[in-house]
Amino acid sequence: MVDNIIIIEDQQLVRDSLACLLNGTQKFAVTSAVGTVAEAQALLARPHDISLILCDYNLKQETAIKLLQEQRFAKDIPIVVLTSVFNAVKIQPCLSAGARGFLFKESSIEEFVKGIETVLAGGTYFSLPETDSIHLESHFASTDPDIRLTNSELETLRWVATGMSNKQIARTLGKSSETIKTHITKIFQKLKCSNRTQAVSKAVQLNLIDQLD
Amino acid sequence: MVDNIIIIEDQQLVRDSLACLLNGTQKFAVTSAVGTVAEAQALLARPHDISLILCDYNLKQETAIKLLQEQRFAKDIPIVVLTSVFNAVKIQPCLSAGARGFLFKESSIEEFVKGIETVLAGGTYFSLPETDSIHLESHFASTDPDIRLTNSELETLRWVATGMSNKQIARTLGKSSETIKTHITKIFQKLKCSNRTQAVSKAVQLNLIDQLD
DNA sequence: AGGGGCATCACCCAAACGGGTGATTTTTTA
DNA sequence: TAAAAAATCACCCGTTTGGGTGATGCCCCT
Repeated sequence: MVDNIIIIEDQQLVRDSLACLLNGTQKFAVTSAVGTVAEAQALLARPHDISLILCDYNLKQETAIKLLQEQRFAKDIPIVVLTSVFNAVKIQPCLSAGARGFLFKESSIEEFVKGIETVLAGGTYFSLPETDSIHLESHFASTDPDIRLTNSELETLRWVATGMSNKQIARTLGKSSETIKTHITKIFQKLKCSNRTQAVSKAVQLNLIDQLD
Repeated sequence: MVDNIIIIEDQQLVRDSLACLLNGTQKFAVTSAVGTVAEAQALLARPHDISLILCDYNLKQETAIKLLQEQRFAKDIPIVVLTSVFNAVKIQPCLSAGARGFLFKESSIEEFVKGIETVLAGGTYFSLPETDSIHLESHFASTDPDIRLTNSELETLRWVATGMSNKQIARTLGKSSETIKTHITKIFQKLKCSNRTQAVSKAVQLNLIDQLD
């Protein structure tokens, strides 16, 4: 009997491809592949025999952290987070939230399978690029655990990312430009930076705002 | 006899998964899956019977456009470009460079297979999200065909993206901050924008600078 | 030889930005 | 319900930006 896995990944093609790959190994069975955390939770709410959840870090409007936080208090199905690029800023919150594994899309099939097998066997698996592993501790040290922007701040930040001036943002949101300034000042403090370019850059990294498109 | 396809995609896991998926259809055979344009060209340089090239738009240090430009003057193997998100700014140059198809990672397997089959049959296939297809022409209209930044401009832009001020950039590059200003003004003109946040955003979209990490 | 693009720097000036301090009201949370 | 956090706006002030104009030297290409 093979273990059942579900995949959460927003890009359909990648999602189905990964399912194909995993099913092809004969070691696991991907029973479902969905695009959002909500869909996954709907599946988990019903009776099932899922042994592991493979979740992409960057989902459309959310991150794997959402799943981790909500799942932590439910059944203890191990969650493995999949991400495109190595980024300590992203990893740290996943660790705190209880991720059992961390895998990269850059990795080989062998490592991928090995990671999943290890977690299924009750262990943890964090694949790390060799080049960075040495400096990992310092990476984590410089990482702030949880950056919580309020709704207003997030809304403001999204407009800042479009390149609008405070005055323009104020007009579109129907608020005083002094209010916008206050929000931005707060954002700088939380993101530990001192100008809008840095703020947008950090926000993209942290997945606080959508892609720049 | 099925058609041979090669895949160019920088993320190994995605690359191999796609190969698995395509091979599973029984309609095509993925003979090779590589991570860089150079590797692909090495393959094409030797005798082969490749009928189609599937190339991810965003490669590590390059884009599919590089392949298109160099391949245009070689054998006429059709090239299908694969991209994560719909972005007219990215599509247009691919079209000019002779891409025979455009597919999205958001699409379904059915559309994916259909696209490849169409191109193999000698046609062209450009999958477009319905929502945007209406406004597509205006999208293209607002797109400038080739943005050529000089080395100094590109160098400056990369530093601007880090959030440094003109004075700081000037110091690190050993130049007057007036020179930096001149470069930035030129960048704004070429990128059709009027502040550094927009410039960085556009540059990331156009793949003029690396990811913000 | 001359024109064009590139890189470099300078000056002016208005607008925008970022930091500091402080205040009021509403909402959330303990 | 009382305290804390969030949202709103205001004023001051020095720094930075972005636009305009102009100048010099360099190198490439015709």
